[in-house]
Amino acid sequence: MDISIGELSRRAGVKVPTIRYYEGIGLMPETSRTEGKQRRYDATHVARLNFIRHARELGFEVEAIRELLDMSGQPDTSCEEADRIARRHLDEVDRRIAKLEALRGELTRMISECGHGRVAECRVIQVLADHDQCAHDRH
Amino acid sequence: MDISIGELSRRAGVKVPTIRYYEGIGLMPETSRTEGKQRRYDATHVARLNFIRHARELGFEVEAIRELLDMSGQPDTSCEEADRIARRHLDEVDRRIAKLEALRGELTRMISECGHGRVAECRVIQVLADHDQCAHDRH
DNA sequence: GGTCGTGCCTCCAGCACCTGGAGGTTCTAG
DNA sequence: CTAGAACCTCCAGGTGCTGGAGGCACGACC
Repeated sequence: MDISIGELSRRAGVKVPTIRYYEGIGLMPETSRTEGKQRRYDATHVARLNFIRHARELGFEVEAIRELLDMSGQPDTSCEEADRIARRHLDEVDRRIAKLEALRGELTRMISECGHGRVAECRVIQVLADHDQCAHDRH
Repeated sequence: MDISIGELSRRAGVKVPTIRYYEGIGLMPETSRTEGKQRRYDATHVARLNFIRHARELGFEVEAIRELLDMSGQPDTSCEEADRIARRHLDEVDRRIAKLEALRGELTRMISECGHGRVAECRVIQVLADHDQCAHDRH
């Protein structure tokens, strides 16, 4: 195969500047070029970029993806590390969900208590303004 | 009152460089200075910064906070706009939660199916590598 | 083989929201 | 008066891209 960066972009669903950015940070390898300096890719690059895209969609950080890619290149080693990375990330996702649920609760309450009158009585504004105690208590 | 930036930082729970940053982007006003050019604040600044911090904790974007601050300065106008901003943000939070829940499902499945053997059979790596079809189907 | 249009190249600036360091000045307690 | 903490400005960096400017390459068609 002999794929241009635009074609790779289409096949993997990743924008062209993003591919170049991934090359810059070492997630994608520097690849062979045409005489006119244009990048040429093959099927292995499509697979790698798909791997990266999917990991990003799952919210893995670039550092974690780097490690996962290294691992997938060593199929005979233990996958303990991959498991650890995934669990760590799951914990992080759980934390984010918990935090957002709490926000959602507060926002919902704020909105439902808003009497739709003047700003002076607006619950939304009040909650934001009056949080001195709460915030200090929790720290 | 006659508060230094460090004292303001402690009272509002916002780091000193962040306060200066907020001044730079216009969330906090430029304030009076001592002869030696050091910033001096009063109770209204503490309240304003608390408002900002709490709004940030609730995930409001800086632009939204700017609007909310403007509103809280006009207590006799309708709070319709505040309500709208809060609802818009709630929708956004709902979207983020939904997305994270989906991720959580996929991550949990991935981890539970991992046989803890070699990378070659690792479900975590496989899921990331084999998503060509899925991804293309959805587009 | 010339030309046209699209796609590619590099470089750099910007987004959101801070964070921290360097190098220098000011405040304040003892 | 002096020591040291806290302040000042300016600027670079971090995360993960994104897009524009200005210029060259590719390939299809005539």
